[in-house]
Amino acid sequence: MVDYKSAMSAAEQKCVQGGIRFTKRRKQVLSVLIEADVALSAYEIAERCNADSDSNMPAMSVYRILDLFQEQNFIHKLEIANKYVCCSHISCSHEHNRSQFLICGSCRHVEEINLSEDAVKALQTAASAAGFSAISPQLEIKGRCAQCEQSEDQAVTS
Amino acid sequence: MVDYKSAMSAAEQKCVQGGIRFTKRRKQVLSVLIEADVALSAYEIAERCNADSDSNMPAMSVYRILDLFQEQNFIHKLEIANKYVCCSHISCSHEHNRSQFLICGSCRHVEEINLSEDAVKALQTAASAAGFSAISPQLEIKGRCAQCEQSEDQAVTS
DNA sequence: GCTCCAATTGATATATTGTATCCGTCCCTT
DNA sequence: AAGGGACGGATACAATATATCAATTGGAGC
Repeated sequence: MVDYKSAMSAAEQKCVQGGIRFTKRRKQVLSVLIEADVALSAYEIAERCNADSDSNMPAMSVYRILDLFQEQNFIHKLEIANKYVCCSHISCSHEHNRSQFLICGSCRHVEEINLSEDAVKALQTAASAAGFSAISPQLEIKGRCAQCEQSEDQAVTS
Repeated sequence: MVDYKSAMSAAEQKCVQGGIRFTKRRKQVLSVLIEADVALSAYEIAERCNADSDSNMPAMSVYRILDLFQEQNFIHKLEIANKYVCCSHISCSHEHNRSQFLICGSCRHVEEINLSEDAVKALQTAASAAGFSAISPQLEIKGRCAQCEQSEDQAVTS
């Protein structure tokens, strides 16, 4: 979970520093992503923006803003799920160039984790051996969260 | 690369064993995937089927057949790219329950690799620590292939 | 304060990927 | 040869994403 106030102010500050405006639209989108506890699709973000008020956020705007936020490292796109999450380090002042996600294949719950250096090195070594010079700083791993595992156990044994 | 003849005959055999027909449509789709050296989208598969002859392969059929092929472990869906590739072990008689892919973010070239047991264990350990009981047997890693790295170097230095 | 310019947003159209459904046909089994 | 299930045809539509051009807004400099 990301602290709302510190995340919003950090984002605002980074926008100012980058010569980018932190507009009403952009605040709306970031708010929704911070307050959501799960990854959201672009259209879900638009819906939530529009549920809150009489605003009319078109999906097109959401996509534009998401692109911007990705460039600014405010959010991550989970390509396996076609969904977007707030970066858990958005409030940090230092740079984060690596991020890894666990995505539950059942409930789509997302956990941002930190792999050990050794694990990342092992992946990089395997990639090099296959002729890939570099792996993406963002890694997505599909799995099954404990809660879904439990419900499935119950379903099977019932 | 997968050998065409052995892959097709292996697929046919496995279909027969599973009580499934290896129909003309299914042969077409598998042929296209074997002969392609890259991962293809469902619509690209349909196009290629239709380019070859006067056949009319609807996308709907492609999706149905791709679903079946995934169940039979003939192919893999790359969720990062929304594309499909022939399993490099389709002709093997033994079981393969793990597969890992390197996907070039630029040219979409795909390599199916084998991570070391240790690397997989490290990922599983990290996942367990984050409350995920299991990770998917299929892992997708985005990166940059040597060729694209080279072209980019040239572009930068020119 | 006013003007101009660039950034931002609005509006609309369209591409791409994927699913749902219902019906007809074909093939195997009996 | 008849019955039934597997398979494919056809159509509609949902979900995700991009392209494009016009309108607006919000500052920087005057």
